[in-house]
Amino acid sequence: MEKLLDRISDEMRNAFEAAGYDRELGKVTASNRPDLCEYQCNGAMAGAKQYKKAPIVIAKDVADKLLDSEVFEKAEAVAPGFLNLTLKNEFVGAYVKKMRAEKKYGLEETPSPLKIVLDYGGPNIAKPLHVGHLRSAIIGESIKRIARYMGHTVVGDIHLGDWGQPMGLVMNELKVRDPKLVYFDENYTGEYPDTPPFTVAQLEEIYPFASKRAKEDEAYKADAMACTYKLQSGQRGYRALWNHIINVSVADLKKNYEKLHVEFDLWNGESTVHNLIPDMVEHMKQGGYAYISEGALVVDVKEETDTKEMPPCMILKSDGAALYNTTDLATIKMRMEQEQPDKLIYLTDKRQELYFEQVFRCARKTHLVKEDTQLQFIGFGTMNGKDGKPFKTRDGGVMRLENLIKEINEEMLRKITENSKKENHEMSLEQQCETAKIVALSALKYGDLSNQASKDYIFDIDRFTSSEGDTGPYIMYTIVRIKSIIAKYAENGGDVEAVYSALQTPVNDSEKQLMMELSKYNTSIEAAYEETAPHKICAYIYGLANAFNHFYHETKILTEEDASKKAGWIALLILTRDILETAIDLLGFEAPERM
RNA sequence: GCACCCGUAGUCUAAUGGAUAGAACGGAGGCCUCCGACGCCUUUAAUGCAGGUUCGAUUCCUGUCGGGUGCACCA
Repeated sequence: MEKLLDRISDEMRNAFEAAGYDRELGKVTASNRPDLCEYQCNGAMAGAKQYKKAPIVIAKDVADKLLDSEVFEKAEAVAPGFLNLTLKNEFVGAYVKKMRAEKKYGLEETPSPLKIVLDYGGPNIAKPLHVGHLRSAIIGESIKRIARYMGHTVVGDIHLGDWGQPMGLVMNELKVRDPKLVYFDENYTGEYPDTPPFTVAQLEEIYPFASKRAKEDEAYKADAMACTYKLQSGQRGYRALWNHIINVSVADLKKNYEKLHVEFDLWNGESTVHNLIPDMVEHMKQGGYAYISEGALVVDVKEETDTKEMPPCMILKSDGAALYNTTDLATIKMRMEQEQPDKLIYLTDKRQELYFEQVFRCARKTHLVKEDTQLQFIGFGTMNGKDGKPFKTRDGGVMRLENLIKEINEEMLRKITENSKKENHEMSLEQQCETAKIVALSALKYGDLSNQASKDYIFDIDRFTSSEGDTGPYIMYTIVRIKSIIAKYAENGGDVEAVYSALQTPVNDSEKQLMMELSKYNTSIEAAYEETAPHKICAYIYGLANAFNHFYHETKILTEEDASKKAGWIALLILTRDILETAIDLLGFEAPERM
């Protein structure tokens, strides 16, 4: 379905042409001044030079051609040369009615669907998730959903940190604590036990402990490195133990990501590609790309146009060991072979931007990817506390994600309980808890996603859980309110299904405003995809929620005596609800029935 | 030291080169005999500084000040 803006731009272009000007000048944009008009066109000013005429003269010429327009109620030339546009009610009503009939409310899926691999999440095995992992999960999930909705095929890969030094540290500490474990007996040839010799809680305690000790104790560190080596070189017992670590840790990670409604298609990690590394390194040497510099194997990725420093991309450390770059490059190789993607997207902290630039250039130079494979890095900013510094717990430690979620759930429950007493929407305690979880997730995700991903933002639990202002709970409240009205309509014998076709020409201004917000749906979602900017969806639904609440206050819906008018409004409410719920699904959360 | 990113009301945040810079919170003041007041309405207040390009700059360029980040064997 043609976008509203394109439709009215067409109308405007025709008018420019009819008045004897270049039709390309007729581009219409949303109004910057809603108090003056609904849409605007600045083409007259852009064309002033070309036609050596005052902009206002051109604008007037064009406006004259629009007197009988079926689209514009009013097209007014205003100094210095703006065309202020007001749409016809019939036109807006018809557009919205057509949206209702379309599968995705008028959004066109992409004409050229891509296969995309999205790398996000990036947790480390044996380390608890902390707030640093939150943004990657939330933003990545949303980007994935938006791209899919646009018609692309997206494979989300969590890319676990499961192969490096931390593994050796954990295994070594397990060995120190219980050297008799069968995994460490190199002469053992039997089957290893099915049950792991530790719990998640123990695992999470062991890693920081071992990490700390390794920094103080050289011999201990050397033992840990030896463990890493034994694992990577394939010793049975170490592999078996490592499998336990992975299984226990992944089960726990899945549980936590589930709470966030974050779902990965692939649970690959660094370990998945370790056996691809030798061949890849050989390829880089054979191709003449890699050379030894200061003892390490590197590939130059500097380009002449660089204004910034671009250190070479390191492939192997001087001791011959693999590093982050190595596994990332090998992962690219694997993804190209297994998924044949058109595009690879990496979502990490923005501090890794230079690093990924190196990796991308290296991948291109060494032909790990095809010429036309797109490589995109999306860097997100830090989540800060109220003091503007990276988010910490009260005593200054790293906040575990689990605890953060617990805190926000509790705060939300407190607010809901309070309100349940005040209003007549009483719920059982169990219902309140369930609702609190749903609304808390919206608070958390909306609070994050409503900011531009690349910027740092302040995590403020009080603000995010408040239903006042531009927040998740406000959106939730609006949806719940709509649902409540629709339910009452049905209770009083209204046929909610039959009402779909009842959408009408708007009869008052706030109804028209609401419809115009609705009609921006396809444009907004598409822009959010093009710019990988979930915050644009937040801005859209916030505007829509506002338009609805405004409409609601001006219009007595259920007491309306004219049945067809009432049905038209209910149909409008249903469409608003559907669009809001579709949009929040793209952000990765959902609305409750009541709150 | 070099490079990159960011400076918008008291706070938080938006704006493909377009009008009087848009919201939110906070402050001030209104609206429930009426569909959910977790709402709505009114009001208050901002582009770090100095130049330049342009008919027109928060946006592009230069300089400057402030903040953040990065600069090969960590990930």
